[in-house]
Amino acid sequence: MTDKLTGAAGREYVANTIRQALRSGDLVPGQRLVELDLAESYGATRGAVREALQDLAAEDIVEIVPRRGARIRAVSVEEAVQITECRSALEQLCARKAATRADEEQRAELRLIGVDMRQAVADGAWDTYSALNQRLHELVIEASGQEVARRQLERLNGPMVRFQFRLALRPGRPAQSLPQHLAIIDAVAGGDPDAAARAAAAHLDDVIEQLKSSAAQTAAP
Amino acid sequence: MTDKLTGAAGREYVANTIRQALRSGDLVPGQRLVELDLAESYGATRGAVREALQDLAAEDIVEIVPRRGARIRAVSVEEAVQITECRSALEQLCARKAATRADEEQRAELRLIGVDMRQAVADGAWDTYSALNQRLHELVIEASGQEVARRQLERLNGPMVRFQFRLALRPGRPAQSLPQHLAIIDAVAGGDPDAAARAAAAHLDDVIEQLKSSAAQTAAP
DNA sequence: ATCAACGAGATTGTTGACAAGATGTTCCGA
DNA sequence: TCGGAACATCTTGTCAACAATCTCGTTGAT
Repeated sequence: MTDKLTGAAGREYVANTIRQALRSGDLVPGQRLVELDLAESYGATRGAVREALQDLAAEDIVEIVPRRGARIRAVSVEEAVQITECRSALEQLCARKAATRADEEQRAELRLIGVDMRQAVADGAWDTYSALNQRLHELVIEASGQEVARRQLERLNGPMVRFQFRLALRPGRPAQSLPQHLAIIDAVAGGDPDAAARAAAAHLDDVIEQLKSSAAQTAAP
Repeated sequence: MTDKLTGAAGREYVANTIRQALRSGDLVPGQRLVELDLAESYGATRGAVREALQDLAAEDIVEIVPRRGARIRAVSVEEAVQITECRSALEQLCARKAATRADEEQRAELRLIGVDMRQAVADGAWDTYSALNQRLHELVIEASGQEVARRQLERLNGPMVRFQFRLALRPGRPAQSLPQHLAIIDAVAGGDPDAAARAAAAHLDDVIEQLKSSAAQTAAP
């Protein structure tokens, strides 16, 4: 039997495990997170769990109400729209800077992602497409050199996993987003800052539309 | 003698007091924050202080290195520029939305702030001008209804207080920023979203210029 | 004079037990 | 049957002491 995880190590481990569980759907919004339960199932001390929950609360992933414990925070559609608007503002900034600052290696990887994305959509390889999508956004942010924006965007994504999940499942979604992603790639790799910002904005405006229509769909009886 | 502040109450009190001390210059970047010292001088328990420091670390105001304690984080000019770029992106979003969503009361207060600002600059009332400036930014964000952006902007401002301080002191600064502020007011109150975003961007681009030139000034021998 | 090893004191990290609040259950009276 | 008072249980919050680690000044050898 291994020792209990404690302090910094356990804190990070517990937080990561909960984030993971949220992505995989093992934890659903509203679910209670009892300190002792988590401590036992993850083999950590209660102290480590408490600290991990504080971290997750700072990321707006869980909600802690005094004397009543922590639960996974539910994100309303309205809030998801606002989060995506902020993402749009920050990703426009990153795309614009990336267009001028990216080095040749980064531009080459961007173009390669474009090629692979076309292929993935043609093949119906949704998992591959999703991974490429994520790498594309990462790479644009990385190439921009905007560390502050990178941290902000990471934070914004935390509570959104559930929505991204629902959206990616919609039929025909990859075919719709592919040209938008290609436009971002062309503009950034081609070194056109204004076009890059416009392409990023167009893409995220479309995500917002999807979110809103998913709200209407959910509300229907 | 009152009881020691404990838990949630003490935590918030200590965090606020440190934020305040930073604004007023009582704490300088790099300064160590020893838990027991803070506990005694603020009349709180060490536990409350620890939690407050965690909160401040989540806001990037202090830096905690394991086993070595917390210190006020220093913000480089480069990072200040990046922070301001993010502020620019988010405030453009808010200004744009505020231009269409502000109600009549809010537009009236905006116009009033414009009048008062002119007067403050004419009178050389720098404190008044600074307060109006802060209220202007608050009001635009409030009128936008963008709660997520509001929280992000709050976070971004935390580590910046020192720089704002240095900037506001530069001679002729209010006269320079006044027309920019008036342009924001006109566009938002007048209901022109694109002009509002442009005005906000122009204002923050100018702040970035000031930051960069202040770097050059500091570097000079 | 420089440097490494050492140790005392200072400071943070961790633990386990207890206090206190919230939640759920039972049981009594109307 | 319903309402609610009293009780039992679950869960989080707090504390004080202890353990682990770091800092810094001292000493002694080269």
